[in-house]
Amino acid sequence: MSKGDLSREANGTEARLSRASVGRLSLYLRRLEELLRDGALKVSSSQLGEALGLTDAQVRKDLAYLGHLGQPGIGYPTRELMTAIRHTLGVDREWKAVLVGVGNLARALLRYRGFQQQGFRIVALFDTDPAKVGQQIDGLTIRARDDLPAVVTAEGAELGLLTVPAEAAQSVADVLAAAGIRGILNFAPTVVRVPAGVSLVSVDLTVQLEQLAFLVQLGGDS
Amino acid sequence: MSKGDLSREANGTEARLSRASVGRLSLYLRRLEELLRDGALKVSSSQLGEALGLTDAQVRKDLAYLGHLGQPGIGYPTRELMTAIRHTLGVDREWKAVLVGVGNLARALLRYRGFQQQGFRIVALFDTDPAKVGQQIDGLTIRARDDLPAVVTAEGAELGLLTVPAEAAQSVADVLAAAGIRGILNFAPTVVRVPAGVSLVSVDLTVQLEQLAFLVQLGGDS
DNA sequence: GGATGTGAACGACTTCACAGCG
DNA sequence: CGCTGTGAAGTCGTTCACATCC
Repeated sequence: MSKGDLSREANGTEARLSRASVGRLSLYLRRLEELLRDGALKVSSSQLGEALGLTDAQVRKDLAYLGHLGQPGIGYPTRELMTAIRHTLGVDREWKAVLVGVGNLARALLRYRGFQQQGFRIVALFDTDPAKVGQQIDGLTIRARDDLPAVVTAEGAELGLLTVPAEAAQSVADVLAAAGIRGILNFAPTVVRVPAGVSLVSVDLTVQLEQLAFLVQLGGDS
Repeated sequence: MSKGDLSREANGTEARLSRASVGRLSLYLRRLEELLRDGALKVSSSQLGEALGLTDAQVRKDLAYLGHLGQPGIGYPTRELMTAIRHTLGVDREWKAVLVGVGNLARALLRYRGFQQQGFRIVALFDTDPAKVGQQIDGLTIRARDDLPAVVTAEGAELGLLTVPAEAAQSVADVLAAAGIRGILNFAPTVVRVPAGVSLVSVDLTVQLEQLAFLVQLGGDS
């Protein structure tokens, strides 16, 4: 399997989703929720693309991956499309996550409603600071990091949210991987490596802010 | 100028930096800081790429944009390379930013040391909640959103950090743009549009988390 | 007519491979 | 000899354009 593409099945039908396409599926899903709220039972590729700044062709290419849901001359059935996207993204079920490193960012993630709404549930908090261990936040007790493997197993958590300082990120990632975690969302401003079989998505605020500085300096339109 | 590339100058020498390249420059810079701390006065493209999971060719292509800094047979001079990257990214000066929407995420950003270190300084806070207006955080008073245009002008702020709920994001972005802000870092989980002349970078946590769910569901290596 | 699905053209980004310089 | 800089090749993603179907 080559680097940037993600094949769907082992069978013959070649079907791929680039990282960028997956990101757009999330955006489509969100937009569809709005459109459905407005009573739109059918939706066209141009309607969907419009608000997101995408061409209709782009939208159709992305949605083609889901199968033949579109009806020529009509558009896509809103509900079915949402179901298909949810299934493809894997958000038609609950995901349990543990959160390591309880600072302000962690609190922000804990209180962020969007996560629960999409089926993500934080089931445990960890920190190394003895002053924090034992404290309660939103009904969860902060635990010592040594308890991590046992808790991950007991709770059946599959995802890890990494909000520790950069220096600690790699070692915590290693612990999470060893504990059987299958995906890590890393917020530490450092490159983290994970073993095969574990997925990684990084949100690097420093990089994003520098990106913005560059664009502004360029005098950019976007 | 086509969509995904950003030309350096109007003159003949074709020189471009994709968004991805700019992101990698940030990573190089960070890695170089480490290497310099370890006493490395020269650095090779393979050394730099190794820790970041990039090929040496990729690194050289990115660095070629900065000019001919590399010395065949030797590598790149660490300090000069850092200076050049900082200059290109626009982080060799101070950027003043205002922060709109004072929740937990805002607090996390305020306390994040990496920002100050890279020359980003938050000079004002805004919120609509009357209970919050007037409060002090880290020496800054939370102001009413109506004061935004005047404060942006008075302080000479160029960047806006947008940590408001999704429903409010677009209208606040409009206000920021009208106030003369030149770049917006948006954290609200919604697509925001900005006028030409204003740059936008978005950090959409929902999208990132769904990306992770997708990758894990795929049973992915990365 | 209106909108989809998709090969083909196009464009952007990455990797290869090697000439050339220190 | 090692490492850079860079054309050329290769790969990936987006846009175009149109046959197809409701």
